[in-house]
Parts: sequence; C-alpha cells; structure tokens
Amino acid sequence: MLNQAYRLLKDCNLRITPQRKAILQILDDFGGHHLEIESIYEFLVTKGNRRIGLATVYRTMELFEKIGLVSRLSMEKSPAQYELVIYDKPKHHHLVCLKCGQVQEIDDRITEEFKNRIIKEKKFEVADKPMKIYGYCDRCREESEYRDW
Amino acid sequence: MLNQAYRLLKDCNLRITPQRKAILQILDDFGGHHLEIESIYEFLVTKGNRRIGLATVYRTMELFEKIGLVSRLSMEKSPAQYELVIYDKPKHHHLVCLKCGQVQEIDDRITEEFKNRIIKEKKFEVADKPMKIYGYCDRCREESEYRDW
DNA sequence: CTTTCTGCAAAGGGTTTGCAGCTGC
DNA sequence: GCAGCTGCAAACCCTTTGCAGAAAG
Repeated sequence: MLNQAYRLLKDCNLRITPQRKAILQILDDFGGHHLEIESIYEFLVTKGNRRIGLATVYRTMELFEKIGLVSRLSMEKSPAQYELVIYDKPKHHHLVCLKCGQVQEIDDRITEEFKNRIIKEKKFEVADKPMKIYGYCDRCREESEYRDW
Repeated sequence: MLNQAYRLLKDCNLRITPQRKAILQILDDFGGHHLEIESIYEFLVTKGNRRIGLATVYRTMELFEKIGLVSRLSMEKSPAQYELVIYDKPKHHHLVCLKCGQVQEIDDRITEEFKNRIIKEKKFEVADKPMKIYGYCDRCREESEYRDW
C-alpha cells in the first residue's frame, strides 16, 4: 500500500519527504478510520521522531486529496446557506444523473423504509429535507462512466 | 407566510422584533433561493431603514433553524475528515450529522434494498460510490431543545 | 418592569499564506 | 544546485460570545 502511494507521488513528480512518509504511515495504520488533521498532527508530534508543522499536514492532505490518495468526507468550507422551509410542498428527494445532470424527484415514500432501517440500526435520523442521490439515469445508464465526486 | 412565521415565533415564546421581521421579509422575498448570512446582512444594510449587527443575523438564523422556519443547507462547522482511498474496501456510505459533522459509515447492505427500489420504480441506477446521507446523529438529537427531530 | 434581544467589539477555531531556510533528486 | 518542501507565525474567514444598553410584552 505504501509503495503504491510512493509510486503515485513519483508519477505526479512530487517528492517523497519524511513528512509525507510519516503521514502515509499514519493513514495506513488507521486505514478505514476517518482522521482529522488535528489527530494526524497529534500522532506525528507524539510518536514523531521529527518535528512537523501543522501547516504541513494541511498542505499534505490537500495534496493527497488532489492526487486521489485520500478522500475528504466533510463538506468544503463555505459559508452556511439557508433556505426557507415551505410546508405545503410535499417531501421529496432528488435523483441527480452524474452524466447528463438531469434531476428527477422521488417521493418520500420510497425512502421511508430506508430511513427506518437507518434509525433502527444506526440511531441516525435522516434529515427531513431533500436528499441528493447521485447515479445514472435510464437514458445514460448504458454508457455510464465513473467519475469522482 | 409571514403571519405563519410570526405565529410560530409567538408559539415558541420568542419576540417579534424589527430585526426578525426584516430578516423574514428577505427570506420571503427570496423564497426558494439559498441565502448566505452575509447576503442577508447586505440586504439589510443596503435597503435597511435600520442598523443591524452581523451577529444578530447569525443569532436569528440559528434560532430560525431551531424552530424549523429555515433549513441549513451546508455543513461546514467541523474540521475536515479524510479517509484513505482503498480500492478493495467493501462498499459503504456515510451518514453525516448536520449538527456536529460527525461521520458514521453504513454498510452497503443497508442501502441495497433502497437502491433496488429506485432502479425498479425510477430506472435510475444509484452510483457505485459512497453516498452521503445527511441527518442528525444520536447525540445531537438528544441535545435539541426546541423540537424532537 | 422583567426578560429577551440587540449592537459592538473582541475572541474563537479551523485553515491558509508569506517567507526564509532546508532538502530530495 | 535548484525546484519543491518545510516550519513558523501571522493572517484569514466565518462564526460565536461577553456585555451593557435597548425594547418587546
């Protein structure tokens, strides 16, 4: 895995520095977990044989994301947006086609079963607001190609 | 609509102040649009007959969200979380808490039924990628003061 | 008259940037 | 040796908070 990562860095003409190695090591050790910059930094400082700056961790993770080594889970940092809640509009969700961009609405009934299962098994209540579900619509399905999102 | 909002405020024992009225007016004028705090503030200052503080807009929108008058679309209050991209990892999806930003994973098995139903009824194939499902986690649901989600 | 709300300014937290010095390659 | 990286600290941006005064009910 680490070798794979090193090669990717090389292929992108990026340098393999002790800092990047150390971060990759941590990512590997915690594979499957979701790590915040601060945690990564803590590990580096605690177990670290070498000084490292917080800014370097930020820069490195941003870089890793760009080359697809890592995926960012929370939404981009942007100001909060609000929308007026309108009660007389029936609940619905959006099916967004990744290929043609077409948006279909689906009735909330379809998602009900799904939401019930999530709250039962995970104690997580799906928000009472339109959910965006990405995929491929009927027309585009045959030719669908994968794209990152 | 505005009257409905006023009543809701009253029902919650909240005061109807000129600032709140002005913000509601803007929300109503731009119904269906997604407004950032800063934009709301701009409108208030530009067209405003009255001085208003940015902090008041923040406090008001937070309040409006609590009582369900408004819904917050983006989630950006929490530190970014990263996950190593592992290609042979079993499929999973993310439950993202809109309040605290915490991310839980759910196994793809839970979503299978849901996906099948969508493809059957809508001929829409859900993408084979981690899906983000927004809602409220166990802990945040308990903390909510104004309504039970 | 009480309690809630407000404006202001200062603080907060996560993230980014400028810069001089270091270091892979 | 020369890009490309790094550490440090200061800057940034959005958001929250403390407080004294204002105003809704």
